[in-house]
Amino acid sequence: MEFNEKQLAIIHTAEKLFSVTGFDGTSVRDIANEAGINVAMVSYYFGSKEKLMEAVFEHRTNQMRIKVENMLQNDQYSHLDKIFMIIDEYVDKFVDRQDFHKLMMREQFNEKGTLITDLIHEVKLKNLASITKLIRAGQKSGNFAKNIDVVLMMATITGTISQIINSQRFYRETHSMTDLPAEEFNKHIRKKLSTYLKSLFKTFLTNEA
Amino acid sequence: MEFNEKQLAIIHTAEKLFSVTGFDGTSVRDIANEAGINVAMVSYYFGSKEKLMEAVFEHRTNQMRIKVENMLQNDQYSHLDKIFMIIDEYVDKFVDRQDFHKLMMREQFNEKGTLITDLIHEVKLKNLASITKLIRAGQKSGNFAKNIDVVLMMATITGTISQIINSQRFYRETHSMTDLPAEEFNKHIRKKLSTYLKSLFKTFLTNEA
Amino acid sequence: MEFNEKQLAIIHTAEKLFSVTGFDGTSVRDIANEAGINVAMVSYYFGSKEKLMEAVFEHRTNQMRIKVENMLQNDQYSHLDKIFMIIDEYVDKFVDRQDFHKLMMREQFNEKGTLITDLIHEVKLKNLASITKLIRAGQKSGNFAKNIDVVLMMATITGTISQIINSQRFYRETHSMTDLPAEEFNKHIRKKLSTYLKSLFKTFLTNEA
Amino acid sequence: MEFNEKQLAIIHTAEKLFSVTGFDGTSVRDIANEAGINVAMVSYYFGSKEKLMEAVFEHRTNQMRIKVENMLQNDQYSHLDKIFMIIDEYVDKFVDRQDFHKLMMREQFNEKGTLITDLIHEVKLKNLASITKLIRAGQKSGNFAKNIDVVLMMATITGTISQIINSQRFYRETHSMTDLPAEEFNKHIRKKLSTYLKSLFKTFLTNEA
DNA sequence: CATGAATGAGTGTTCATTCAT
DNA sequence: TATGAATGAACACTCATTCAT
Repeated sequence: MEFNEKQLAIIHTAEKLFSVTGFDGTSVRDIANEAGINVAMVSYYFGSKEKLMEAVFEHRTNQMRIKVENMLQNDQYSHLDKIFMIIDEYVDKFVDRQDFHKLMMREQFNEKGTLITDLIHEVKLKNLASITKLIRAGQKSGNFAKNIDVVLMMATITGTISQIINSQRFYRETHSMTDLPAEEFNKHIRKKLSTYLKSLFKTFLTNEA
Repeated sequence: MEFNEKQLAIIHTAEKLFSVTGFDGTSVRDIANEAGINVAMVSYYFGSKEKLMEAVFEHRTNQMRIKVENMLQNDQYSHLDKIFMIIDEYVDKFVDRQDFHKLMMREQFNEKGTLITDLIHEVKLKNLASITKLIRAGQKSGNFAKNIDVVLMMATITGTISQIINSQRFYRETHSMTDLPAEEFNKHIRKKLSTYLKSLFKTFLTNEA
Repeated sequence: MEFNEKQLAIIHTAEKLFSVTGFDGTSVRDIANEAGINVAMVSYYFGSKEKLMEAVFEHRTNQMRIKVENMLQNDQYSHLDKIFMIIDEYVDKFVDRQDFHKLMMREQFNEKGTLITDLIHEVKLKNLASITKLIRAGQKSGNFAKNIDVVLMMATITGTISQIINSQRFYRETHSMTDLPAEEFNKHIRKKLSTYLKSLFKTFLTNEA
Repeated sequence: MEFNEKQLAIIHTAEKLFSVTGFDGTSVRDIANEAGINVAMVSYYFGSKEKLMEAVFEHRTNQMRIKVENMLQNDQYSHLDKIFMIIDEYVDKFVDRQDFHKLMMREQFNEKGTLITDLIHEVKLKNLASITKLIRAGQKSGNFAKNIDVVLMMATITGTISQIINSQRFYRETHSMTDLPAEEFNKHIRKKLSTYLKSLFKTFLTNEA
């Protein structure tokens, strides 16, 4: 699906507003005003508000999928290093696209199987498959412990990052970073999360339970 | 604040619907219909939809706070055991009050400081203080590693549980539990999360980083 | 119609609130709160909000009627003096019962023939008859000019007083009396209106047009 | 502020209904039905019911202000003639825009300083200044009596006209004009009020008190 | 005799969407 | 292709009133 410039402007605005005020809390007029376009454009371009939401996800879907294809076959890295690279990729994705990931976390909670939840589901399944493959390889080679539930692992990685990024205020206040500019905070938290998650999983994966 | 039977019925219905469709996505009429009461009752009893939301939180606030007071002074348990007990308490709270915790996770994402976000914030601060105290004690006695960021730990515990419980569908499908009755699933996931998180933090806390 | 103490309390509160915020702008709850009684009491005692309004008018109806019966037969006073006494009575009534008269002026504007407009109409007719009788007598004795429209005269008397009393702010501000206590202002305006209206009608009534 | 045709239709309908049933007594739905438009149009065009009210006043504001600028400098007319012209202007305004002036009289009674009461206040102040200027000139040239309170004069002019026009039923019934068509009644009352008020003030202004 | 609880109808307003141009 | 105008449905909330006690 290709989007023209105006459509992209709408998508980006919607992504931001949806993440801040939620889908129901954001009116089409809000989006139109913020994007500097006519209200009717949303229906005109996307058909409906809901379809716009789907477009937002469609547009960012690639960024949800961790890229491991090349990595997996590269013998240059140890299995643990590859896990670390995956962690970094998750951290980077969340930090770089905070709006979208907040939105995704929110939508993920919706139970009824909408197109969006299906989309999220699908990507998670793919990511799960990639990581599982890697974990199994590590186990086979004796580097990783047995009995690792990769779904739980993924939950920890995304859950931890999401908690920190999306309710950032708590982290900032408890670390005296209330007024730290976004850019500097992002730099800091990227490093912090990366180090923490790696250390967390290093011992977990490599030690016998 | 004491609530009568009818008020509690409204609060429980609201808690459920808010958790499923979100605050903005749930209309007062939805709540009234589901609870079998007149629309006007919400305003009558709580003043407004927002006040009802606050009542939901007020009613469940205790369940957000982990109880560690007695535990901390009990010399019967090791520091690690105490951490394990905290993990179990978090797991139990989330599993027992899934609706409320989903709701809380949702609200936590709202940036603007409403009464509710403040309430959540406050409880998190108290929980943080309790856990920090315990961690520091463990470090002092040489059982725990240094350089532990308790805020990150909390994020991992709540984030992991939240991910699993709130987007349950993914876990169930990947574990062939699609149609498992709620009760049995809860029993299973309680054990699973408890074991996993304990094993995750055991190695992390006790090993040198 | 007799009213008990509680009913009178409601009537007086209603009179005040209706005069300030209008009939539609005043809720039964407002009246109940202000009067310190239960909301249901209004319906209980008066049947409905509208009936309460009627009770307010019923209760004050006597005060709308100018009393001229004795005066007319008293030969001690000149015809003009009697007119002056009528003017003073109007002024006194309006100043003493500002709330009620503001309310009456408001209701008078309603076109559809409610019980209240009928009541006002009736009193005005009686007052008109009394004054007409006096004017005719004055004309017969040669003291008053011919061609006097008594309805216009009444309109001038009540209209002038109403304008001054009911949009008091304008008079006060243009006469540097913004913060003058009500009691002092009433004393002042009573004298002022009395003198003015007498002087206005003296020349008008006695001179040939 | 310019209003398009549809906006004017709404304003005129609102003016009429507000004057008959009052602001609080008129629902936006009433206006929409009467004007043959959708309920949402009121908010769409004016923002709110209250803003619509303001628009009504804004639209008619000019008609509240008596125009005396040119007149005052014209030496062709005597001071009394000029007063007479002012009287005629007030009579004409009230007769021509009965709905609006009834509405204005109603609003004038509201105590709290809304935008509208402020607007009325302001116009009254301007009118007062114009008339005062004229009266003072007449006094200086010896034509008018001293000690004339112009505020009271204005109250008499507007109060008298308002009483007659706004509770028209009383005048019509006492003058056997119950079923006289509006147009003919207006013609009659215009003449009547004009003659009456002129005669009333002629003697009052020119005689020594 | 008095009232707290409850309700259906109605309030002003906002909404996503449609449509003529 | 793009939009201002318009709309019906839904929104949270308030209302006067009723009724069981």
